[in-house]
Amino acid sequence: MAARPTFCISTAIPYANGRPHIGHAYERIATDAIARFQRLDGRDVFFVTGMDEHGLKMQQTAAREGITPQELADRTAAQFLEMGDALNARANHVVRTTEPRHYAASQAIWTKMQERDDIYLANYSGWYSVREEAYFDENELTPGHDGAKNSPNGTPVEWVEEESYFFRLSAYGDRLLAHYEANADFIVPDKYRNEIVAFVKRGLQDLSISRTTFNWGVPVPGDYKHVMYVWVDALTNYLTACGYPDENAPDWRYWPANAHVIGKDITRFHSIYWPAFLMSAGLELPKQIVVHGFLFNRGEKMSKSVGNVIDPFTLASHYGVDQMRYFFLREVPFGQDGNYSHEAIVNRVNADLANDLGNLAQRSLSMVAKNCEGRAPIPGSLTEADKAILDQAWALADRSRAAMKDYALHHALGEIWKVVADANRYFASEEPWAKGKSDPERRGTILWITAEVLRNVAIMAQPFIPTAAGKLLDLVGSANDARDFAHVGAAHKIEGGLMLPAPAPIFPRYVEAEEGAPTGGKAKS
RNA sequence: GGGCCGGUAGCUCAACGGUUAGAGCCGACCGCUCAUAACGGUCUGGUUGGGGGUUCGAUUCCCUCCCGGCCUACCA
Repeated sequence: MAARPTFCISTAIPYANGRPHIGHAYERIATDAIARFQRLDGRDVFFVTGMDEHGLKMQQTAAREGITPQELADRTAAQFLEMGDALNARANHVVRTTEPRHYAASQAIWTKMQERDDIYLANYSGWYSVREEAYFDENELTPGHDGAKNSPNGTPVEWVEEESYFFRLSAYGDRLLAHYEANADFIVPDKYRNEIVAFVKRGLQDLSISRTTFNWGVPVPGDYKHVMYVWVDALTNYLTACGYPDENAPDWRYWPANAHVIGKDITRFHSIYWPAFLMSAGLELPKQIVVHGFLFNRGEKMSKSVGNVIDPFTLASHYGVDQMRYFFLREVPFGQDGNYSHEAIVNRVNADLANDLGNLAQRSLSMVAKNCEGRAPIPGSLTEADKAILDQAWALADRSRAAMKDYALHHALGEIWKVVADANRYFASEEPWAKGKSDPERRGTILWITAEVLRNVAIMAQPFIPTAAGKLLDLVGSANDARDFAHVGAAHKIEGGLMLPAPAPIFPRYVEAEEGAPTGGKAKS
């Protein structure tokens, strides 16, 4: 069996402390779309996600709820699994950091780094705010009552000393900079690369990577009073997924990952710590860190106090899964922050999906059903206009690839919908409905061309709106094994005479309901 | 405070320093009737956040201020 090129892609692993929110959903949808795109483009795709289930906060939250940390982790993991299904964005592989195999992987990379003499034991000390659970630099502190010191946010701090293992991050600055230099697209988009380069150039401090103050974590090999502190544990999930430390594992061929898709807040951990750990352990680095922005509800960061927290499950069921996927991937330029609101979703979904694409399919295919005995017409000779729209549709694979190369998902969708818009113009100006008596053959040609354009559009839309695109492919008679990007183009055009199923609407129009607006907008009655 | 990024039409975004700053959506009008009241066409809409500067010419480069976001060593 000829080996297809592999493509390994991951989401960040959500902290198992809380329910899935819109940000998790967005990241999962985007990553799923990229994974599907690559799969349809012929790659052997490994789509990894996971759960970060360790740490003090897990212990605290569990204690507050009267359950064990493991029970909390199980509950949250089930919710995220459900989210994957609800978004039609299920990963191939889920790594939970409480799994024994993940302990093995984390301890293995730790040991490798230790053998490299990059880990040492020392005292971690500093000004610690119990309330904020964070350390602060001396020069950040502000004076408090009675000569005490406060954090920049005004909470009291105390001097704490704790034995901790450290990673020699300070030794990796030059090598990291050299890597960024040699791999210009290691961090995309560029603005995040700039940020990271500037940060590294200022000099790196060694990193505290263990704790003795709690025990809900991966034990440090050979010193079990320490547990690993966040990042060694969490980042290593990507290796665990590929079978590490067993480099003969079947999935090890997927490493190094092609893309770690992450939110902009954790860029540093993925583009500084993680490569440094991997260099230290003698492992290959991921090809790219792909950074996306944040989502805002009506311009406001979602927060419990503002009361604009939207449950992704609600969004998906209210607007539809494909509709939700389409909105976020089209409306938000990938890599930038984005906004969502009830009105924006309804506008976008009705205009692009129901009206432009859905209605084009419906009007053209129902003409085929009524006038052509339900068979794909046999095209006659082609006019310049015919050729122009066909060429556009057939070029979609290349154009989309170009956009996706830079993870510009919104541009890929823009290219596809540009063809949809032109197809509507084509259809309107050719007036097939007026040709019934005068020139039925010409009518057939127009309808065939429209169907063929729809076929290509649907193939390319699959990564983004998989269910609806699949339905559309059904309607244009596309065989199940003829739906990958290799089938975009003239070589696989619809055969004249092919029996087509009865057309049915693909996208319902969103009609305002009384209760409407789960995103906090006002429903019009 | 420091670092990075953003601010362009009501909304979401474009615009190697170079004609009159563009596109989609929304809105108004016209056309069409195959279609999910959908589609097509025309039009309205701008002190490019403010103020300085460089230049023959600035949305673009520089300075400064204002606003917003992320990071500043555990929330996408």
